Formats: sequence, structure tokens, C-alpha cells
Amino acid sequence: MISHTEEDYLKALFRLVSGKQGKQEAGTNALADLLSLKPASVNNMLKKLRKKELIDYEKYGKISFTDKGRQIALLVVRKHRLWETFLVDKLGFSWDRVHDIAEQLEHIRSDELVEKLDWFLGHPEYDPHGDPIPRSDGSTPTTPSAVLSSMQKGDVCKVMMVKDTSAAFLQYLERLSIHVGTCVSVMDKVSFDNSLVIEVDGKHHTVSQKVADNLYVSYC
Amino acid sequence: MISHTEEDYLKALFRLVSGKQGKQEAGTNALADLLSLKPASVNNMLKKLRKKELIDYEKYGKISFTDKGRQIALLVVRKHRLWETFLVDKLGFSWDRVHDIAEQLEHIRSDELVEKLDWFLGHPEYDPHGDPIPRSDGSTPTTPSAVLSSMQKGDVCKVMMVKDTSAAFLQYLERLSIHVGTCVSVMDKVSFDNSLVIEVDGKHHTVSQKVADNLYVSYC
DNA sequence: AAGTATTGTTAGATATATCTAACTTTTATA
DNA sequence: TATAAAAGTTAGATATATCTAACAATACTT
Ligand SMILES: [Mn+2]
Ligand SMILES: [Mn+2]
Ligand SMILES: [Mn+2]
Ligand SMILES: [Mn+2]
Repeated sequence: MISHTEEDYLKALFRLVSGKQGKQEAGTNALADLLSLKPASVNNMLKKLRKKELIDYEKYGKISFTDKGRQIALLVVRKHRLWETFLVDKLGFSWDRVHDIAEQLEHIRSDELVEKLDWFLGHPEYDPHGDPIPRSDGSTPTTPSAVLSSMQKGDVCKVMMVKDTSAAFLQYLERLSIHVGTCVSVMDKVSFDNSLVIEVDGKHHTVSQKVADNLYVSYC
Repeated sequence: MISHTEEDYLKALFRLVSGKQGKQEAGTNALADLLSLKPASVNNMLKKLRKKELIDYEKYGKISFTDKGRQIALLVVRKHRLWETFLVDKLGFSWDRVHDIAEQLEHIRSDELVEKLDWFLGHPEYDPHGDPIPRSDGSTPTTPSAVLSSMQKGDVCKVMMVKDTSAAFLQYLERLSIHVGTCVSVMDKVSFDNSLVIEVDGKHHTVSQKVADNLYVSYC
């Protein structure tokens, strides 16, 4: 049996090791940071997860998943993103309010529930923030690789995914009428600080490079 | 902050003290039985709940709610029954599969979620087993008082609520096509053991007194 | 290569929630 | 009313999950 806490550790490890940079392993401190816990607590849990054969790890070494561990992490992520989709699509939640609730719902144990929820939502591929929802077979829909900050003056693109899903950033995007699926035209690029002048819904806005780095897009 | 465990204790206490017999208090052993725990564990928790002012209780005395405690118990029951309604009405679960899942979902913390779920379900008054769903103001819809076993030969009534909601009993009712809302005619009553011959959907069945005791009905 | 900074580990404390075994109080009954 | 049964309590053990403070290993920098 895997506890809520253990699931949260595996999910955090998943976030660290599934980074685009190809890293397949992570360290104690990084995990502690992500979970807002102390390294001592993480170290303690790592021993438990190793004993349960959910991670590979040896003293002073790096941490990586076993197949069993990765499978559990994927299921927790799948549940998290399905619930977020439910909260936004069915219950009418705003996309910046769903994370904390999904953080709880992701731990509900019932295979039947997950599959019925998936059906009820129409087998969605992406959650409200554009993140891919892992499928029950363990595969994952493709994710866009281009960020808005790499676009040039004159480019027109569609927002596909939001990288930073903090409530603050999501609320900021809300004010700019930017959602997943929104069309954005790059009107100008300021070479001094790489900020962009963009057009959304006929309105012009200036966004910093940091903002543009956090918006994945595809050409359209 | 109230833990999942504390919520389960309060919900169990609610079941004991809201019995129709007018008992407003319960004992350590009864609570232990209901929760499948040992009296020592319950005693331990009672001290915590008292310190948090959720129950009134003194050594060797009986246990009853404070207003604060009753309010929390009612909210947990409300959430449990709303989630059961969601599982059956929206996800297509069978009514004998929802209890264990709702047992988990009832602990999800979010006032906004409860109210939006209630709206999404159309403000239901009764759950799939006919149990009343406490309202957000603390009031509770009325419940039927007559049981099928009190009906006489020739009576026609409608099933309003199922008392024993164990999977075994619910599956038995399923085989007889008996649900909440089903019309039942009493064709005969065997005075020897009080078993009943009933007609449901044009079919005749014989049910024991024990079964009939567990079906709340109203005349129709 | 030496010294320093970063990263990771251990020991021991605290909090929650459970148990068993022994004990005490209250209630029922002979 | 004395005794037995039932109900309730306590002490001490175990398991989980966290922390702080002290320590150890590895990596970085000059
Ligand atoms: Mn979580
Ligand atoms: Mn998301
Ligand atoms: Mn529960
Ligand atoms: Mn129910």
C-alpha cells in the first residue's frame, strides 16, 4: 500500500526527472525544495521508497524511478490532471483555483473511478493548463516545444501550454485574456530586454521575457 | 485543522447519536465497534476531540456533540452523500460501489468545491440510497418513517430509502429491480415469519422480514 | 591539490494514530 | 447487596512522517 505522502514524493520526483533536459535522476535537496520539506525528511523517505522498490538510489547517489515507481507516479499525474479538467470543464472553476483541490483528489484510490472520470470528460488529452494527461497504458500525448519568447516579429501562434501554473501567473494571463488555445500575434520584439509586444483579441500588450518563457506555443 | 481520522470519528458519532430513538449520546465501545477500532484507540481520540471542543465528554461518561462538532459532522455527511450522488448520477456507478469511494472523497477540503458540486448535481435532496443530504445551512430534508415490513396485504408503496447500505444488500435489491423510487405492491403477508410476497415491475418475489425492515417506504 | 561550498546523512526529538495487556469504574444479576 | 459482566481507562509499544542540529561526503574554485 502506498500512502498519500509517498505518492507526493513520487510525483515530485517525476517532475524533476521528466524535465526536457533529459535528466533521468534527481537529488535529495532538489526534492526537499520542491516539496517544501527538509533534506533529512526526504532522506528518510528515500529509504522507504527504495525498500518498496519504487526508486533506485544508493547513499550519496542520485535518485531514479524503478518501472513500478514510474508507473505509480504516472497514475498520480493522470489523476491530478483529469480532476483539474473536471473542476474547470464541469464545475466551472477558474484555472487558477484547481491545483490545490486536485492535489487532494489525485490520491483517491479507485481504478474504476479514474476510468469512468476519463470517460465522463470525453478522454481529454490535455488539462486546463495544457499539460498532457498520461494515458492508462502509460503513454503521454505530445507536448509543444516552442516557447513564445522564441517567436519573431510577425509570427502568429497559438498558446498550447502554460509552464508556471502558479495562481499568480494564471491570474495575470486571465487579465490578458490568454488561455490555452488563444491566438497570439507578435507585433514587436524589444531587443534590449527581449520583451514582446503581442496582440490578443485585438488588444496590444507588452509582456516580459519571463512571461514569454512560460508560454508554450505552436505556429498557426 | 481537523484530520481525516477525526472527521471519521465525528461521522461515526453522528451515526450513533442521530438514531431515530432520540439518543443524543454514545459510548466508547459503540464507537470502537462502528469504526472497527479498539476502545483504547477511541478513548485516546476522545480526549483530543474534547480538547478541540468538538465533543462533550468526561471520564466514564457519555459522548455528545458540541455545536462546532455537529456542524463538522454534518458537513462530512453532506460531502459523502453529494459525492455518492455524483458517482451514480454522473459517472454511472452502481449504487453498491460508491460507498468506499465516497468514504475517501468526503474528506476533500474546499468549501467552493462542495457548493459547486451541489450546483452541478442540481441541489439533490437525497443520495442514491435515499439518505437525506444535509443542506449547507445545517438543516436536513425529511425522511420517511414507515418501513415495508409495516405494510399490509394490498398496500401499494414507493421505496424511499434503504437502511442497510452494505454492498451485499444493495446487490440483492438490484436483482429484485428495487431502487429508490420503485413501486412495490404487497400481495401477501405470511404471519408465521412476517415475510412478504411483493410485486415489483410485474414480477412476484418473497422477501424476509429482515429485508422488509430495511426498506423505508411511503404510501402512493 | 587544498580549501570551501554544496549536497547528503545520521541521531534524536516531536506529533499522530494505532495496538495489547492490565487495570478501574459502572451496570446488571443472582 | 455481593458478585460477575460490561464498559471504559491507562501505560507502554509500534508505525509513520516530520523536524533540528551535528556530521560526512562530494563537487567546485582558486
Ligand atoms: Mn497531493
Ligand atoms: Mn495542471
Ligand atoms: Mn472517511
Ligand atoms: Mn449513501
